[in-house]
Amino acid sequence: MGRVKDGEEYVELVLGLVERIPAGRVMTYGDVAEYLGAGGPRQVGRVMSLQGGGVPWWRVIRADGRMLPGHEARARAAYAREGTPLRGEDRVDLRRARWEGLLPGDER
DNA sequence: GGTGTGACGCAGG
DNA sequence: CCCTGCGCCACAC
Repeated sequence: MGRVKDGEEYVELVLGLVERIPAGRVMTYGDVAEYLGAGGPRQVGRVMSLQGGGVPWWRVIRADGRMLPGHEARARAAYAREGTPLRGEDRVDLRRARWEGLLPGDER
């Protein structure tokens, strides 16, 4: 009962949120877990690696802004297409692209 | 039940 | 920029 979202439910939670991240913005694994109030960065990363293929996975990155090793070409193309602010070649400018989720104030 | 692993995060050196 | 250690937690063996 009192469990905290088991497998399937958690996956739906994560994917559902990732789908809502606006184009041109990103969230870190930790942000997703924190916003969901369940699981942690590693759980989010696990879900993304296993079931993230159907959602804009490039909008979920590590806290250092680094894009996914091995998927840089895809990610870079998506960022260019969405106008995501980058910093250097393989990093997203979190200062500007980080999305905190739907907050009681506004985004940005 | 112990051990290893990982699309993590952060502090240190 | 690199690497190491530690905390974290679900999962495979």
